[in-house]
Amino acid sequence: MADVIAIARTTLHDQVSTRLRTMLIEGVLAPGAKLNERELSEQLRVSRTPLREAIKLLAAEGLVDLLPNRGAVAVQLGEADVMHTFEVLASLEGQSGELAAQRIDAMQLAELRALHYEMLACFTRRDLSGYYRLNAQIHSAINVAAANPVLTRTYRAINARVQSLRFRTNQNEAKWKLAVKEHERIVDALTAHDGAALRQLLVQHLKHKRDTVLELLRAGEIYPLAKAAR
Amino acid sequence: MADVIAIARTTLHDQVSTRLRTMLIEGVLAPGAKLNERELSEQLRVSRTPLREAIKLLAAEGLVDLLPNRGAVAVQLGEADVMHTFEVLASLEGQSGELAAQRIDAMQLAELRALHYEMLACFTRRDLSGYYRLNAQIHSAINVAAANPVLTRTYRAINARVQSLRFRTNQNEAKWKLAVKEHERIVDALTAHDGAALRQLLVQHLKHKRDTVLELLRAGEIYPLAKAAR
DNA sequence: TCAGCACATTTTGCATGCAAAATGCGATTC
DNA sequence: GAATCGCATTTTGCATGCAAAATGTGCTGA
Repeated sequence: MADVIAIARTTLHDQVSTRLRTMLIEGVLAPGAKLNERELSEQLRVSRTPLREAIKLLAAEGLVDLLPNRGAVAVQLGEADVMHTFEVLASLEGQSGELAAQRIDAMQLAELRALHYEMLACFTRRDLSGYYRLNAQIHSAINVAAANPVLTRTYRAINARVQSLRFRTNQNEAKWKLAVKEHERIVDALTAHDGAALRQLLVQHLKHKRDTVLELLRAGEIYPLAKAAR
Repeated sequence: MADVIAIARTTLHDQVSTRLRTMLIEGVLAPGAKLNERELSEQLRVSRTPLREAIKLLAAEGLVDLLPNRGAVAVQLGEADVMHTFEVLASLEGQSGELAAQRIDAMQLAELRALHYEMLACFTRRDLSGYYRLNAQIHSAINVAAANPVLTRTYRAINARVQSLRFRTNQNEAKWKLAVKEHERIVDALTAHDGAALRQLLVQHLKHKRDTVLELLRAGEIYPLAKAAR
């Protein structure tokens, strides 16, 4: 009765939204940029209908702003937006950690440790892109261990909004070291199944990330212009 | 430069999504029901294009499931889904309360007190619908006091998913009394600007609501059939 | 009687067309 | 020379049309 393998049959607007999402996160569509329907539909080789449906989806996720009769614009977060977003992220990630500490099983924990060591390897080699990849995997693994799909989905959606900013932050050595040390403690807390501690650690971890992003934002290294009409 | 009053010019797909959302929440579109495009477009007097755009929006909010080539279906939450959703809601509302306790000002507090008394009036009169309305207003006011639009938006979106269930729960007298008592404490915590206490209270408050919903769900009073293929 | 299959109908998904709003541009006026 | 108005172009929003997938139905055969 249960479908053995869900056939990877996908709709066009779904592909388009995925594609657009990565374009937004990677900054191909820069914050503040207008999403011209005709241009994008030609570029992605689809008609405007599925494109528009995809844009509506991204609007619901908060990745683009919809201006009535004037189309969609890639969101450009101001300082306040960043603060607010990280506040929510911290709450969600804290919850995720607390649940994960309670619910993680031995195998998941082992896998997480393995990822952690791989990350240490990247750190030792100063392989930043590998580090980022593993970092994301670890946080994703924690989310999975929390065993709450609604939480995971929500976190992913909110996280996407600041991902485009994080994407541009190049850690300095001191911050990087601190982050690694924090990860160390995170793994310890998970091992001890200490939910409260893990929550605290993750919240702190995110606070640091937030500060990094804010610094760059204030330094104008992310957007040329500080703010857009909202 | 700043637009004095944003003209209430609205797009069709926006109106449609709002309309559909209330239909879903109020159960006019029952959980598990198929959303027939032709039928709905005729009913709402719009063409299928804005309707489909609206449906995509609701899908992103998690109010409907999208089945490729088979249209959209109003979500039908199982026990696990309800648990997961309330877990996230509790986290968000807790955060909201903690922030609100820190950030609420005298005027907002006064207004909240007023709403609370109005709610007591409804309780005394056993005016359930008025009670619900004020209850929602109070929780909304807390959200506003938290002064984090991202949090508010996220909470609203997640809350909508279980709203259709709550809509059907008729409190029994004992539960109702308990809820009123909890509200009393909530107002106290806000007055004392005690964030930790408020967080705890709101989380507890939601746990009770969750249990109420789960009871009804288990009793089969919400859906005739317990589960649908997901 | 019931399973299985072919065919008709319905329904979704996408493309295109058309009207209204927005934007850009140049001419005109002061 | 600068600002403003009017017109042409572009762009968005919505409706409609068409093809493919899904669904329903009746028929055939055991």
